[in-house]
Amino acid sequence: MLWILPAERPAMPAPPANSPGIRERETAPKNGAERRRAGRPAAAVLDLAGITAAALRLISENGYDGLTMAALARSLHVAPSALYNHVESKRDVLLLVEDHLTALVDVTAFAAEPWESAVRKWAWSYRDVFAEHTPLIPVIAVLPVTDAPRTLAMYETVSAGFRAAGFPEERIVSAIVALESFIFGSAYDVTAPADIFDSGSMAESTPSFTGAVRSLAAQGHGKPADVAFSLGLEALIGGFGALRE
Amino acid sequence: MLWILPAERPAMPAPPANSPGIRERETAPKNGAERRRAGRPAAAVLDLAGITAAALRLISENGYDGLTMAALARSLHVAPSALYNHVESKRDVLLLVEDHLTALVDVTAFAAEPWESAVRKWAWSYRDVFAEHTPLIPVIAVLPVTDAPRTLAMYETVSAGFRAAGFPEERIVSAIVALESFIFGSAYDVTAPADIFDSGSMAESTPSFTGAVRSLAAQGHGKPADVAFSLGLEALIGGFGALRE
DNA sequence: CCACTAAATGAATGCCGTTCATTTACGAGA
DNA sequence: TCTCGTAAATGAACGGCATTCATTTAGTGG
Repeated sequence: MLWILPAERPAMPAPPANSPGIRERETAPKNGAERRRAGRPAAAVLDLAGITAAALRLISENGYDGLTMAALARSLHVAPSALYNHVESKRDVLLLVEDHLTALVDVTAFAAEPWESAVRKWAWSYRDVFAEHTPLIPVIAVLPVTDAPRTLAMYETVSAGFRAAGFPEERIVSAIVALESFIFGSAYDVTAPADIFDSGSMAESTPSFTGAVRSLAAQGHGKPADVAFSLGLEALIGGFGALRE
Repeated sequence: MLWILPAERPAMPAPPANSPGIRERETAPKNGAERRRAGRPAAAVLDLAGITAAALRLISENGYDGLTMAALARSLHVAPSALYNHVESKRDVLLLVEDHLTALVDVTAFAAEPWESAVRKWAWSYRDVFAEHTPLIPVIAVLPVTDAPRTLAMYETVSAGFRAAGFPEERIVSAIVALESFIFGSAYDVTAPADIFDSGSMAESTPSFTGAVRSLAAQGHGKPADVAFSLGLEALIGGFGALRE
């Protein structure tokens, strides 16, 4: 199981490869790649914050295909099995990343703006964050909130905003879930190739759809994914707004 | 040793190739599981329809974890490499499955019912089909329609329905995309565990959210995923309906 | 009749996540 | 101060995965 992050433990950032002076290595391998010998090191090399940061760096460099336990270990100058002293499985690493990313979602508007614009800002921010991290979506979808304290914190802020806006209590969760579902699906949509709707050789047998695609392209303000997201989001905001008392 | 080969071998693990049993085969080749010798068989063993059917059977029995190229080959009584004469990669297998499933989505209402109820039926059907197949969603999201003729056919029917209902042409694709995004996200939601919103020990620090969860549970009509889907879908239908001319 | 291609086998590849025995260091209790 | 339990590292596995390749065999067009 994933251990909840301790409040930023002193963190001892990666100890400089060779601590100055105190003890010189006898066989001092002066080349950059000093090999650590087996056994517990004097100062811990790994912690959850470091693992999370390294995972995020790998993902930004090579995408989620680049995030393997071996690559993660290599980037931390550690044997792969060492990771398992801090994490139970690769899924735990994904959870760490997810927790980090959720904290990037902007919920500040709920404290300062009317409900409609607060929801709008939150939703766009949420979509933008996870459009870059769609492989996490299947993980989030099945993730009990207990395991994700920062996600839970986001829900608290959002649901408080809904409540303050006069939303009937028994519909708050459903409305948030519906919005989230739309956001996750739309995040995938952002990653779709530009020509996804090119019906190619079948254009003649699909006149209605092909015409609609061409008409959208002709209008063509903004990326199609953004236009669709805006259209759906405004419909949801409008529909949900009517539920307020 | 008693050695009975199951005629159709349901889920029984195959005997290891190096077991002594293999030697006995020479003296007893008469039972059902005849081993095919190398080289092209007189009649082709594999085709795309058979591969698709076998993949669907594996998925229904063991989920998507059970769908491996090795398992697929085994269920078709074929060596794994034989599959690659018909399919370029495992992704192709998933595409075959996706194409098959899309044909199961019910679009008939667009021919017979008013726009609102047609969209409603289509959306529920679409969600239900893919709720059982969420691992396909990342594949669909990036899939050019050219590669999925039946998906394209579905789009044609749906867009024709929107057009006939008076939808402005340049918004048809965006509306469908928005609905689809909501549907895919909601399909994930169906698979979530029942206690996903149990905030556990953090309940006291999240009063608004915890209260909303409890209130939903108290009302408790139908599954939460269905309630949220209905709420969002009706909002989208209402909002989009206003666009009609 | 022969060359070519299609469709099978079977062996091998490299990568993946994960496990396990082992080594070493730290810290608490006797 | 010794000692013992626990934490954190190494390094060598393991089985499973998708995929590739050489090989064998059967049908087909020229």
